[in-house]
Amino acid sequence: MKDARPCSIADTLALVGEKYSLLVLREVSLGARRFDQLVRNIGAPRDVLTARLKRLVDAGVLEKVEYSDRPKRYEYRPTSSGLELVPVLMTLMAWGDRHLHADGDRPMVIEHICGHELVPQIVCAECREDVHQHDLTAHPQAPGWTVTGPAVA
Amino acid sequence: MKDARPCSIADTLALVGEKYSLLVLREVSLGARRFDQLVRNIGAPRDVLTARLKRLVDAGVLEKVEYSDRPKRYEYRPTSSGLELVPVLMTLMAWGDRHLHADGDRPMVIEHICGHELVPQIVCAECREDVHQHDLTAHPQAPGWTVTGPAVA
DNA sequence: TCACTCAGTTCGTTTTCCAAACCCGCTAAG
DNA sequence: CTTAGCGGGTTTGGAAAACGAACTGAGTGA
Repeated sequence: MKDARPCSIADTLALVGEKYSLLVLREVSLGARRFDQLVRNIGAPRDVLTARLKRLVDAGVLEKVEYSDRPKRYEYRPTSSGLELVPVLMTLMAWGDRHLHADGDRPMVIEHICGHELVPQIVCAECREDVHQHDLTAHPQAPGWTVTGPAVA
Repeated sequence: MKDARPCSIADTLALVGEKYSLLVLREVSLGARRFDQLVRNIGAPRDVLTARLKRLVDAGVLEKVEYSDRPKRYEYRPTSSGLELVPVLMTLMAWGDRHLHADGDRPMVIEHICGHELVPQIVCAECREDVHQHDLTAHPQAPGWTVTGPAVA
């Protein structure tokens, strides 16, 4: 990881790319916010989960909220920046549904308020057209980026 | 990870969620496809990279293509299913740009064919409306899912 | 012959992960 | 008052993964 290219993808993954971190986000987004629930639903070792939660709280992606003193008890909630990671979860889920559950046995379906099952689609916020890889051009802004081949895709 | 909930997010992460895997996909999508380029641009240990490449090839996300016999040399290219992970990279990048480079010093800018900088936005493929967390409802299809709190978000 | 490239492999060490056991403050039951 | 249980962790000791540096091996070019 040293000497790597400067990159927001790498930076984001350095924060939430460790094992279990995004699953923690899945759980807290779905409403499971207590330590023992997280352990059960994710299946992570308790000490590892402790480390991940601390990191996510330090990064401002989660907040630790006391829901009872005597005994002191805490739960973890997504902050607004944490909720902004939900699109990452949706695109990961869509890919898994398409390529790992092609038989249609999807473990979970998300319904959009419009009444349809959510199939997340990425569009350009400006022109609202669907984004296809070959419509993209990469413009490095920092040194270390000598793009060799074609643009994105 | 044992006893965890069935979930396409977890399944996808099991495949491409290890350290460096998504960065490999970034590189091959941008055109850096040779082993030494990947080592340099990603900054990964060579043996780890070897393992990741093997896993991604086995999963059908990359393909290993001979670009020279004598000496035998290979490069790695994204398959169509690999390219379908680009939206994941875009959403990760957008989050990092927003939250980790709020000062505007983005390491890289992607230009959409419409002429604007790409700001990826997720919409419902059906109704084309922007997706907001509170417009989503989770419908577990498999056992192991007793959603406790509110829907997604 | 010597130096160099590329695509890995091997080595010995450090880090991280893991499951199970334990701890602590507290409540509720017997 | 003793014991059982819950929630939210910490501790422990061993197994696995990551790490950087060195090395290999086929081939090129000077």
